[in-house]
Amino acid sequence: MYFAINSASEFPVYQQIVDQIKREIALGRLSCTDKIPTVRELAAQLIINPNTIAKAYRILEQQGIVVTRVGSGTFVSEAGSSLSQDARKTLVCGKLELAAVEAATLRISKTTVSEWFETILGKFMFREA
Amino acid sequence: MYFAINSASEFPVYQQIVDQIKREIALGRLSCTDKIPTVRELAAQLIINPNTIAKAYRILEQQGIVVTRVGSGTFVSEAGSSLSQDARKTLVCGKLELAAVEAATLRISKTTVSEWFETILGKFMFREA
Amino acid sequence: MYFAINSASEFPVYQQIVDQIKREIALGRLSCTDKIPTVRELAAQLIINPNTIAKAYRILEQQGIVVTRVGSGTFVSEAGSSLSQDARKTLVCGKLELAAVEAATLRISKTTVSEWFETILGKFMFREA
Amino acid sequence: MYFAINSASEFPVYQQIVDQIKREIALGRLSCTDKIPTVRELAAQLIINPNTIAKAYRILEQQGIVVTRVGSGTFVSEAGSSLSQDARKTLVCGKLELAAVEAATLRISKTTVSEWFETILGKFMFREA
DNA sequence: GTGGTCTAGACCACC
DNA sequence: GTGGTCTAGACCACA
Repeated sequence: MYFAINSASEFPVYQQIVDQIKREIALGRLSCTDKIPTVRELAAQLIINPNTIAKAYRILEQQGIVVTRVGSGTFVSEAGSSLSQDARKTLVCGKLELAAVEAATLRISKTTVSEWFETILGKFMFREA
Repeated sequence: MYFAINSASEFPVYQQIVDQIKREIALGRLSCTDKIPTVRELAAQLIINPNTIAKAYRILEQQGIVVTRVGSGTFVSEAGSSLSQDARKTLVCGKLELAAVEAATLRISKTTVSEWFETILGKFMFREA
Repeated sequence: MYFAINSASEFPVYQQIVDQIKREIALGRLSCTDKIPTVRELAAQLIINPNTIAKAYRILEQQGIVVTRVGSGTFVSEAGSSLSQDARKTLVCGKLELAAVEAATLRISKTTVSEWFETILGKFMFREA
Repeated sequence: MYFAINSASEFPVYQQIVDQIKREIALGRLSCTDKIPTVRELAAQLIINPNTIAKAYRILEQQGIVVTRVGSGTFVSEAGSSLSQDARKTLVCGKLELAAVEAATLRISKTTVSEWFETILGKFMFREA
């Protein structure tokens, strides 16, 4: 796994790690029960404070995306999210709305945005719960 | 116009104001050359420091979304963004990807996300540059 | 780096800071990835409120001239502007026109202005995008 | 004379009027001893508060660019600026520097800026003092 | 220790 | 009356 951390980004480093691990999973490059790097390994690789990595893993664990087994490491969780269908829709639609508003504000045509989104969806693996 | 500010949100107050004004415009509830509330009006209504409102308006102005005329107020701009086509695509696709990853992580089917997005797009007014 | 702030100037303090940092970069005295003084350092040195320095840095960041990394400081950016070619030409030609009108008004000969400008251009480092 | 006032500009209205009258003179569209519109006329034409026009004329008079003869109106002055050669150079070179720094910052090549400036200079009438 | 957010309040420029 | 500038100071997020 190669992560690209942009310390100049508007997003904090721990958030970028969370997003990129989620992305690896969505892309199918990380599967259920796969082991993800230890905090120390990733910290060494990215030349980042281990506390920052630990914070990212803690968030992923709270969201049910990974599980940590003391003594053996951190693994991609098999279980789906524990959130209700409504809560999920709110989360996803909130982000979709922000993207749509951004596109409308930048005067991009509806068909163009729609095409861009289909292309992006094609890159990820979607499996129903 | 009624804005809902959530001071416990993960997003700062000024960002919420920026997003909600962009949304009003994208929804067509605010049109070109319409006047938006004065800094002091909105500050009084939301019980927020005027500087915070002013910061939101400044950001909107820098993005070319509103224009301010000292002495008369702040108005929705007619002009489009001055960003290059590439910069726009990067901005929008970044947000679309985050939404797509979120959906995949939450195990929502591709067709469902796609439908949600089409519904959302239908709510907004898109006009090409 | 020594900045000269003139609080009696027609230009606001934060603008003077923005202009002087741009100038340092254009002169080649600040290079890509160089660290510029921290907000608190510069505030202490110039005896100015830190918020005023922060405002200047925020503007520089919005123009893509510096990047800030919370926790480590503010650095000169490597990336170029994201403005369209037209927007750039409008910005620069607007300033050139004002200078030309000023020269004509003050009855300075065209060749003199031209020579002055060439001398000034010689002081700065120009690198195409 | 037709002035284009942009009330959304970063420059105040009175400044725009000052600049545009200087520009008309530099373009040769207003000559020495020509009468410029009365405050009331211009205020009516631009739909602007007469005080704003009066402020612009006051500034032009202070700079020796127009003279007001009570009872007959305001006229383009024949006399040149009363400023010393050094003061003039400082004024003009300050503006040229700002334009050069802007160009360098926007990564425009030196030859391009130089060409733009020559084109602009060609539009104006320069007469030595 | 870095910058970011928000508040409170004074003063100013513009119209 | 409009927004803009600047100050002073508290508190927070990030690394």
